[in-house]
Amino acid sequence: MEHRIDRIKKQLHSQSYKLTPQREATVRVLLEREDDHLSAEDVYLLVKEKAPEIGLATVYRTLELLSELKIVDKINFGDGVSRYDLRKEGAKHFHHHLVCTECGSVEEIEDDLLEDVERIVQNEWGFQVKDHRLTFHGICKQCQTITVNASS
Amino acid sequence: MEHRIDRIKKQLHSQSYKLTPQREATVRVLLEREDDHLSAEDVYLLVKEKAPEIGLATVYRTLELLSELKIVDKINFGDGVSRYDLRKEGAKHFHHHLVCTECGSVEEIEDDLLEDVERIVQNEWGFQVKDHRLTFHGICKQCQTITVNASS
DNA sequence: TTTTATATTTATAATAATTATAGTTTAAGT
DNA sequence: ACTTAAACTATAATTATTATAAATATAAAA
Repeated sequence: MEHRIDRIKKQLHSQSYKLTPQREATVRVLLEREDDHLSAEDVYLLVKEKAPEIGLATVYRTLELLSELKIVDKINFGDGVSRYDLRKEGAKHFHHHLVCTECGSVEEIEDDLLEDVERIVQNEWGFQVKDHRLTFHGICKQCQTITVNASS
Repeated sequence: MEHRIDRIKKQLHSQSYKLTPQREATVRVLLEREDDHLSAEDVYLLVKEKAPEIGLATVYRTLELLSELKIVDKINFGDGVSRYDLRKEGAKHFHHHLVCTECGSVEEIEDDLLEDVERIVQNEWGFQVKDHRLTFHGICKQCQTITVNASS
């Protein structure tokens, strides 16, 4: 973890931003909950445990900054809140999501499934792809078995 | 257009909803601006031209209802507003979007580019896909040429 | 046609998420 | 230590969306 914090620190410094204690605490929360998809409010509450004096606005600003630097990605699953998702280190593309409409769980897919599709978009539409957002809505493995059991 | 309104009317009736004048006016706006990606506020302002007495809440409720019936899709391009996008008649899947980070334009792709990917998700992750959201961020054809010209 | 019950609407208030502001603190560079 | 700019806290303001109450419209039953 320290290693990643160090790298993020350097990324900030390279754009002449500082890694303040508040920012560091925020990053630590994101690292600790890497698989989750926290809202700004969620992050705020968790950061408060480490740094009780932090303000909500600071969390918003920090998340915004981390977004700009492509350290986190801001996503929206349609429930009215933005969620913040740490990019895997060195990941070239933003990972995909599987959102279960039954239980609300969110699974991540790291594999880049869009290489072919992006090539098509590039060639046939002349659109120069820089990034993407891909989310599938459906029923997760677990809920499928539950449904089967319940109906038997 | 009348034909499509009629079909939507039937869809509503089949779930025992009514096509009130306000709802019809809203649907007409969506049909007239089929290629746009209007926010609730946008729709409200346009509907007001046809039916000045309509309230904003009614527009929200109507759009919500149309979403449930899968007549429109609610999308979010990350700018804090939900946008509503009419499904093409008979379309099985939700179309994809190309959002230009330079000029903000939004292009639609009707082709289903995700058949293979969905198969993989289904087979390898055991996730039963019901719907998807795919948006590419990048530079549209037009902005690419402008950029080239500007820098020459 | 009148009555009745229900769905829907308007107008407005409330809520929730996010952003802006003012004054204070912190930290880096001289 | 001194100066300057960045960043912070606390709070107010804004924006998008949802909920509520009273009024209206609509379809079905009498």
